[in-house]
Amino acid sequence: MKDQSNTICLCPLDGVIDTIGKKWGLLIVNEIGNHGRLRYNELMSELKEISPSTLASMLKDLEKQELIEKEVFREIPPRVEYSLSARGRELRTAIIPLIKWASKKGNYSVHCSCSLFK
Amino acid sequence: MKDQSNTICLCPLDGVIDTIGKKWGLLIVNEIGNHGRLRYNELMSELKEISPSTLASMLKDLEKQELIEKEVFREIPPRVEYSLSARGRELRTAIIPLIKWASKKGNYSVHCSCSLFK
DNA sequence: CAGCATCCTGTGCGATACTG
DNA sequence: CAGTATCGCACAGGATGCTG
Repeated sequence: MKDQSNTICLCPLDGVIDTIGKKWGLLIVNEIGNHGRLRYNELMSELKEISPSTLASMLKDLEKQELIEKEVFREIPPRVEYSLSARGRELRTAIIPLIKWASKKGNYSVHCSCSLFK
Repeated sequence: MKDQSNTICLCPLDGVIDTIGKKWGLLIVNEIGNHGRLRYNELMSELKEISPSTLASMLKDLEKQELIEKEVFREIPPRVEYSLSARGRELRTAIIPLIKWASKKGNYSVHCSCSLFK
């Protein structure tokens, strides 16, 4: 027990912060996690207000970060399904403390009915 | 045990995400937390590469979010000290899982010697 | 010392139209 | 269906100089 718990280093976040800190980063990861497996247009519907170009570039980012996995079915019409990688699933659980912390500020259970607030 | 742990809602992050998702948000909160109490120019030195205008606006943001507290000593030359609020301290612990998760990707202990990697 | 005022640049992100 | 191409805006954030 030397200096531990006094000092926290954020350098591990380098790189990932550029992805998960973006407006849609965590939203997409979480949405895929909630459904297990989602197609492009399903994401477009779930994440209302996102533009196709934004979604496409985010999906590329997340795939490069190895947070999601992309499976292409060579069919007509084409089908592409996205799912979380093991690492993506870990991320999803790693942010739960953060969400719980955030939910303590306002009373979000009022307009949010997810299981965290029961 | 109904739908819990299947669905995660990110809406609590609304608002805070705009602050902590910014490039310097968590960095500043964490730096103040590491030192307990810091002055403006001390932050300028610790956070190398940050510009005065950016730091100033971030500090205002964080103060408005009630994550940090500002204490002004009416002296000459003026002295201003920043410290974490209770909520800010909670945030700092809430992101530890996230950092641990991130540190599993690359081997950051190589160029980072903080206590998390011992 | 602790900022604020100003200018400037990069880019995240949206809107729309088009393609394999 | 699953994207790409193009345009455009808003804003984060850097650089510099000035002030109480």
